[in-house]
Amino acid sequence: MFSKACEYGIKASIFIAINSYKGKLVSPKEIAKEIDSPQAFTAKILQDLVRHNIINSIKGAYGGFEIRKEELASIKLSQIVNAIDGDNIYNGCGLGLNNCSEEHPCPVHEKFKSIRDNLKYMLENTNLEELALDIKSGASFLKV
Amino acid sequence: MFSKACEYGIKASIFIAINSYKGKLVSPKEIAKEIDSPQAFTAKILQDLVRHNIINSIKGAYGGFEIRKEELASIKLSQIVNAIDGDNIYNGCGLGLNNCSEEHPCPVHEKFKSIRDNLKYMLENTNLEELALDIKSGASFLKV
DNA sequence: TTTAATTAGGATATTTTTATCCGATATATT
DNA sequence: AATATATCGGATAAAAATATCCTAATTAAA
Ligand code: FES
Ligand code: FES
Repeated sequence: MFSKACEYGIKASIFIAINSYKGKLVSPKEIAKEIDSPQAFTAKILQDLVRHNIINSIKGAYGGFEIRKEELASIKLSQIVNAIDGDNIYNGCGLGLNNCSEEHPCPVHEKFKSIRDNLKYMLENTNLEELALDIKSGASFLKV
Repeated sequence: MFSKACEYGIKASIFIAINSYKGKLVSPKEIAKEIDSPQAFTAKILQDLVRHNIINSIKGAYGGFEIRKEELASIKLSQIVNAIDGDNIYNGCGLGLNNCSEEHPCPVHEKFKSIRDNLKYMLENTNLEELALDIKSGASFLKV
């Protein structure tokens, strides 16, 4: 479904979100430990998310990654997925035709589109804050 | 969503299905042309589908691939997807946790499961015959 | 101003996926 | 039996995704 990079990116963002609540910066090392991902690879993904203005980095000593508190509720999963994997998963054809359209549908188009639209809707309407709160309360988990 | 191999496998199966209706065997060459895929790679995927008893091969001169007419309506998309990509797409965790479960859910579990279950239901309830008929009638397309 | 801590980013390595090539094997026809 | 035509299957190649390493740049604190 999502690439490894994207899975790490989502989980990392959630972990950063939790800590940003408390005003705490986190490092790639801490993040990789908490989400059970390769550290250097995770660091690359974090850079990517910074470039896409999804997370914020503070360079130098005592630096780290954060998400501005006021943005926590407005950052949607779709932004993270789009930044890392692009929009193919929720806009592209399920069988790889160049374009998904009603005019030139692939064999699964009719059956696939509602699923893909549900996914799109879910990604565009799920924000980091709600996901972070579930982790905080122990209702969900980032690893294992 | 699906791997390239799986996309080719689905499209190839549909094209074989259409021809098996008419009792015609098809070659990897014809298939690759009709579904716009690399021929040798497609041939490997066909072998795989044969091993999984989804399609049938007739070796030697005047041979080719077919699907037994009486099975056309009972072969489900899920069989093809499962043969090539495995069941992760419709059974695995969306964020890559080792297992998807209610007891140890990832942050997107609640929101993801209905989408994944819809996908699973769709794959398990869509058969090759109906997809082939749409191609035959010009209601859907295998390439471009 | 020096030092230590930390992100940025380029280079490289490894693994997986995608793709190609070729000889072996099977088989219907002649 | 010989021949032509296919699939089968192993070896290789190329591209993409995943992962690691090392140095540069930045910056807070001592
Ligand atoms: S054309 Fe394939 S999903 Fe729409
Ligand atoms: S645990 Fe992640 S989708 Fe169920």
